[in-house]
Amino acid sequence: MSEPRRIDAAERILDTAQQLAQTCGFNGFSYADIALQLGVTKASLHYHFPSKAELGRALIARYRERFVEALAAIDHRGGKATGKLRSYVKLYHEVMHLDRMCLCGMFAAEYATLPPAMQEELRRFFDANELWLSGVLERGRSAREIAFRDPPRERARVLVGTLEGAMLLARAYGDDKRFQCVARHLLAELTPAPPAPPPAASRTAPPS
Amino acid sequence: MSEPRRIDAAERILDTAQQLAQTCGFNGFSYADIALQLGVTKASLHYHFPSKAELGRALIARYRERFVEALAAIDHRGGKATGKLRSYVKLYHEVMHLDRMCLCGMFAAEYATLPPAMQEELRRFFDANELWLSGVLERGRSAREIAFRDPPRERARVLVGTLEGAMLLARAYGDDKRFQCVARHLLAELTPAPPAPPPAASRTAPPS
DNA sequence: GTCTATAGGCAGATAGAC
DNA sequence: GTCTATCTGCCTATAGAC
Repeated sequence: MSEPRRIDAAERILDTAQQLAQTCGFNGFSYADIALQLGVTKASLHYHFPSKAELGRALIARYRERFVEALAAIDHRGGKATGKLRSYVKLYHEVMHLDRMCLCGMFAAEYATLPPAMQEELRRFFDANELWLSGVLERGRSAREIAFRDPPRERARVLVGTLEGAMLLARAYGDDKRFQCVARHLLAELTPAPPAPPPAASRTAPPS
Repeated sequence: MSEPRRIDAAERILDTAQQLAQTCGFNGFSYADIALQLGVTKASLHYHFPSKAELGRALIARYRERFVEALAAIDHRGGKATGKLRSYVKLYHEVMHLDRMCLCGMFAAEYATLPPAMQEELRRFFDANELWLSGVLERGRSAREIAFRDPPRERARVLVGTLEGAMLLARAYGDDKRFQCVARHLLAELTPAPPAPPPAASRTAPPS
């Protein structure tokens, strides 16, 4: 009762700004756009977020926090590395299914024009992603659930980069399949032989 | 002599606009930025490109034409599919090495805010890329120079998406290695066993 | 073709009433 | 906290002299 988790004004502003940013980019929307969509004035937005730079920083911070929470939830559910990676890909797919780009992928494109505070926050997002993925990959390989040769950190970067790129193009073509096709390929790559057990691993056989 | 291929004003404008667009995005630069860099006035830019939409369209068109020419040059040099793919990746790497994003990858992020003429031109760029890659992949597989299971068209999309995404992140981190690491992985994937000739193609053997 | 000058609009941001 | 009113500056674009 005392904290009814009511959606306060700042949250509603962030919601609208995020949707606009994911669609149009940080340089592609204005306070006027948010105000119009919320039915308030530009001045009231400045009360909550004095500058657009501060609004942008808050956008990334919240996005990252929510993402990290989602990753913790995946861990909490347990299961194999393959399942976790599938869940990870699903996070991206859900975003894209709303005809949006990943907020941070979008901002990465505009990186050079962003205020320094936003640039730092942005890197924190990708760092968190890589860290989580590295862990899943490494433990999954140890448990023989997945297979790959390169260092987990590098492979994590391949995954993030590939998913962001796939979203970028899928959205431009308005075609979910372009994303799914890449995502499927990415997961299949890590599980060399799902039905038939041993393909033909002669000298690359892992130590028993 | 009659056509000394002098760099006319329109070309110089496009050069500057392209560099700005690849760094800041279409919504991230203005006529004033171009004018300042070239030492001319904004008004003179409008003589060559009446509207920014027309400038943007011309930017993509020229970028695509040059890219297609580069692909034709790769074909003309001949060689194996692996070499052609390496050359293709090199085209991306050269762009990134100038601390720029691929013009069309950048515009893909801003897709929703672009004038229709630019959206169409943009898709033509990616279509041309996919078409060329599909051909190289298909012929390379027939010649046993590379190996992959999915349809060539799909694999072409994986390549384009992955390279664009890798550029996006590498540029945000100002780190070439992030791109190279993904690129290396992408090529290695297509050549499963470089030293040992036949991996173990039993039932997936192509007709002789 | 390039210039000066300027139009008309929208951007982010602030002051002060309620 | 939200409003009206306003400021300043930059944006794309145009008119017309040279």
